[in-house]
Amino acid sequence: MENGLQLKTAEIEKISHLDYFNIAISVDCVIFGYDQKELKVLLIKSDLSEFAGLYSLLGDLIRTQENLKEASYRILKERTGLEDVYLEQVHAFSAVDRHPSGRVITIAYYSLIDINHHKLKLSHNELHWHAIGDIKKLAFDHRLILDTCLERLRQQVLENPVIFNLLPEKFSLRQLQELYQAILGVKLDRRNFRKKISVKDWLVDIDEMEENVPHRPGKVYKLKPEFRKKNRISKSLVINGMTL
Amino acid sequence: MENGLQLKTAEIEKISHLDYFNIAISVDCVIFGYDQKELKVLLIKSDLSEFAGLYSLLGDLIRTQENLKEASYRILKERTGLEDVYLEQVHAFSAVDRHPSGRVITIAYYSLIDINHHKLKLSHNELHWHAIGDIKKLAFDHRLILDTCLERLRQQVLENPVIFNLLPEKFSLRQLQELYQAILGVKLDRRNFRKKISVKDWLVDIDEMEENVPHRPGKVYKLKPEFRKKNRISKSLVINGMTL
DNA sequence: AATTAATGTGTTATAATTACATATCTGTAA
DNA sequence: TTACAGATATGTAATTATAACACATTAATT
Repeated sequence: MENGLQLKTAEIEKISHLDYFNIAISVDCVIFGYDQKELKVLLIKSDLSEFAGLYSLLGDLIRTQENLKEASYRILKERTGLEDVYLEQVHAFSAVDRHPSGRVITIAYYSLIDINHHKLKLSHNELHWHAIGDIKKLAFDHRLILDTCLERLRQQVLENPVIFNLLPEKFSLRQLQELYQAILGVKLDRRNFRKKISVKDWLVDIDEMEENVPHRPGKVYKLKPEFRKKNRISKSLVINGMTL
Repeated sequence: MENGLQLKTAEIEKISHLDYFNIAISVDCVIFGYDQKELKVLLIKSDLSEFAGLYSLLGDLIRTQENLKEASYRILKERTGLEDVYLEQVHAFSAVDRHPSGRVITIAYYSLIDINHHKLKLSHNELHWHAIGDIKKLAFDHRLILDTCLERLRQQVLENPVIFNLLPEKFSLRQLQELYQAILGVKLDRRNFRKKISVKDWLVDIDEMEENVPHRPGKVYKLKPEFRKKNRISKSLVINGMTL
């Protein structure tokens, strides 16, 4: 919400002048995308003087008539133009001094989007994709929030077919494997990986091949519709001692 | 917090008369205990007329100078006398109409305590332990909160040695197995269970036996100190298709 | 002394995981 | 057109983990 706060200084004033209910509530969105074999996060340049030069997550204060998820969707829509994205609540961050302008408790969500499909209106904002490996310091406690969300994402992709929200509708097994590798930070054996995915029975072979790749094209697949969006799967895979 | 709210009607009034920052924040604690081979939850009789006769979780509004975990500890201490308990944040609940007296977002924590070791001051409050199987309707959205926390607890005990917070310092393998069964709602094979626990290497054999049991006494064990409180374990066990 | 009820322990069959190599196909560059 | 580079596609064997299962032993109770 931190950037939202910036834009609404009047309200912050109001908060800090109340003697009891002076805690504001925000949501912050960790928006993950995948491009160039790297997991990326959408960040905005912080406009708080305290955090000059640093990037922060997208967030805003909660409004009276909306719940947290609605607020997250609103922020995604307003700031990026995105709709219908995968969104999951992760954790509430509440350190008393986490916001320089006053007491703000924030609830973190992570979101998974297909960078290339969703056309973001990145230009007018100070929005940029950052590879997770390149991110050092962030404004507020956003580095902690990011790390927490990333940890949750890693856990999630090992249990549920949420990863497909990061890929285009049609994708090759190589793309899928590279994405798992980017998220988990490990190398996977190609034959074992394919066996596991095939056991999962998540994919339909649509009898098409990759195009415009600088090598022999592989088959492309779609996710079976019943696994679109969120889903619970009974049993997890295990790869290299990790439950996948 | 809902009962806390009750006691602070003045502040509620204040909230609802504000036009913008009129969202209150509370924590609610799902306090799990284990007794008589049953997983139990500590509940308090709701004093809201809207929920007459129903029980609710223990909660209270957040104060300006405390974070969410501190608030949870404060509530546990104030309402039950408990200190040094295992506590874990689970989820924020934010439905606009979840509280009849106004807009309140609550963050749920679950707590694990050894019922017989911690002497609760249950008497003066309307506090009672309820077996999870016996709980039907609860005040507010507390049934949803309870279910969410129980789900998280089930997930947690399959991955980390948090379950020992529910047991006395010394316990037998039978007690441990019965506790897993109570939490997970499954029957486990004794020999396989013992093998898995022994592979985990969580326990020390303190060379003592059960006493005052109406049958052949079993050995009692302690948790190795390095696994006390929270802990991450590299690999999970799997029992009956469930990762244990 | 007999009975009851729980402890303590090991093997076998099945399933899952890991490590690993070769033939094939396509695009690109000579 | 040919050779080369780089990726696809595929299966087996060794190891490890899991699930199912039975019997002798111990202590308390009658």
